[in-house]
Amino acid sequence: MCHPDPCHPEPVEGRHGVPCHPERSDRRERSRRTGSMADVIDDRRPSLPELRHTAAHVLAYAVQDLFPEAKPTIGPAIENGFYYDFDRESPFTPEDLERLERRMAEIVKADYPMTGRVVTRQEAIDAFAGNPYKVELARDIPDAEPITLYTIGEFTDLCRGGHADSTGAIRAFKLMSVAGAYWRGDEHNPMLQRIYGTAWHDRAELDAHLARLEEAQARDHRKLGAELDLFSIEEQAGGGLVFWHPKGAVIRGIIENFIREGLRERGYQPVVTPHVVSERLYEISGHLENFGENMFGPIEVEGQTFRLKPMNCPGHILIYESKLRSYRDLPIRYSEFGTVYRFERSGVLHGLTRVRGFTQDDAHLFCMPEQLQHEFEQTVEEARRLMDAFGFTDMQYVLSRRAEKDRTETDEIAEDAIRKALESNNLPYDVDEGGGAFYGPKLDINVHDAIGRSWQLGTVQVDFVLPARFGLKYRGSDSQDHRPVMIHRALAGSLERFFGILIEHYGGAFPAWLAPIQVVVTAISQDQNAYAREVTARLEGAGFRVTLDESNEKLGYKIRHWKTQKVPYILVTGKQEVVDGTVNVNQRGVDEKRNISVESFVEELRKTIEAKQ
RNA sequence: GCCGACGUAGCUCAACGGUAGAGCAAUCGCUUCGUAAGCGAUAGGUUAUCGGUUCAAAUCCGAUCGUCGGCUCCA
Repeated sequence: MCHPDPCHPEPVEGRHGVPCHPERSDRRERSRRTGSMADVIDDRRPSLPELRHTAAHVLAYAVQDLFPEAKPTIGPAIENGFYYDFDRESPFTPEDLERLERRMAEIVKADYPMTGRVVTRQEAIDAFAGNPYKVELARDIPDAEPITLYTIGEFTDLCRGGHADSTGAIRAFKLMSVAGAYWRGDEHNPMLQRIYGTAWHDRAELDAHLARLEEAQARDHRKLGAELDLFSIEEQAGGGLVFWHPKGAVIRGIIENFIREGLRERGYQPVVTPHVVSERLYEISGHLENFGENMFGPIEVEGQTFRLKPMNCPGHILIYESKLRSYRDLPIRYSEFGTVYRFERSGVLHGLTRVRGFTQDDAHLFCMPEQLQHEFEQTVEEARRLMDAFGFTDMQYVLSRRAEKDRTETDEIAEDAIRKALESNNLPYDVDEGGGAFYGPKLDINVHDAIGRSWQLGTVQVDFVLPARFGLKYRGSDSQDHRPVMIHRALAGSLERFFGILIEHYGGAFPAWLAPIQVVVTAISQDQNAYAREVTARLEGAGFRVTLDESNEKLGYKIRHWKTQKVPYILVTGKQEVVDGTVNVNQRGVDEKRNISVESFVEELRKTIEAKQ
């Protein structure tokens, strides 16, 4: 892939703002005005965004009381909660949060009604004379929009609206954390002190939310990565650089083989390109200009300047243009597990999902425009095969179109191809207007994991720009030169990121076909060790990943140890099993134990693995 | 990069100006055990690094490195 977003997408869940709905706000006001029956029904409990937005006001009220010097700025509802940014010399401490929480509880208990009124721009500016942020906001409100002030108790805020009727509606809330945040998200602006909170209709919802956070924490791939000895990031080596330990590398190998198999079946040709190439290549491709700040710095050797490869496409293009291509050769599909290095600011590095070096399951297709649809269909099909195998059954497609003003004739061709590819496979999709890359439309593939979080994995992008920059061509049936279209595609995205998501999806309990250790064999006492060794040898002979535990521990200890390692099968061999020539199967997630012959077990596990379970 | 919190044994944590300690893991014994922690012993640390304050620093101060939570939500 050639552009930054496909490889490091943010989880779709997370920090998305929830817009306020002015039309649904101020029910009490309307109710008072009209006094009709309908308003009794309308007097339902507030929506979560309304509730949370109100909680943000309550927080600001509490801050005004306890820290009068702090200037409130903005405080919207967000997914799962709300935040409010304040301008204040010193940051809020955890103790401050506790005090604020207590004050907020009083404000909630007092059940202040939320009252709003429309004011003129000048009135608003005067009302917040000491607060340049609010003044700036008041100045920026478009003329067409009403300017409104909302009051609870002794606290009035400039606000568009969209609240609960009164503060008493907030039945369950909690302040979560403090963070620095730039005014309007721009690092050139002053840094504000942000307080994050969460708010819910009742205690049970809040508790459920906190439980979800705990569940997510228990699945955190950074924690599991260490506990299960899958990978590490080494301080001595530098941030954002991943060391795959043997157990992680087993899983990576399985992922790679799976992808490789699909690529081979669909006519991709594997290629391999260098990690360090002349900077000149990235001048031609435009990466230096457009992507330079995400590239590692120049490397000088014998007067020549080299760069670490941030993307694989220029390399694949060089292979394409290494000889004359005929229309009969197209489409040409080059694939590579291409390792790329990108500079990410230290503060944004995160486990396996945001790194500085990673390997993409990358491929570039060179084709004629009329071949686009077919190639898209193939790609989407392959993506489904991949997601399915790795347990992501809930997929979502997003077609990102270029903004209307930038759209060109070729974009229409490409979009049309993407739509037809999806529609002919009966795949529903969302459209993101204006979300396309600057060089063309793209299709993003998202999945939901086991606890409902959404992640963007694959992307397929159409590119008319790079072929032009490199002057790519093929000889058509008319003996004239024509320009091919390129498709960039990565389905898993980056293997590091994919692995991280996979760890969280399975909570580290990988199905047998992926598990680094599929079977542990252990005897009850040392007397049966010889038999356990024999069983181990037979399982290894069958091609399974087996570990023999001959340690001098009680069975309960060994079971506990391997259970915490989330091994799918523990085979216990005691006196009885030696006599019968069987093994006792302790299967992860299955309460009953069974005694079966070694042959039966081999057969069973073989089938399980073949079924990719 | 910026704001904040935090870096003590492999891991989880204690000691919060006065001799660095526990549990787990590891190693070695004893135990030979039937499905999530047997018993004992041993070893393990320039308290992230560098500098400062002090009679004395893991502890206070500063810098550096690293980790973690945030930093496109717009009244």
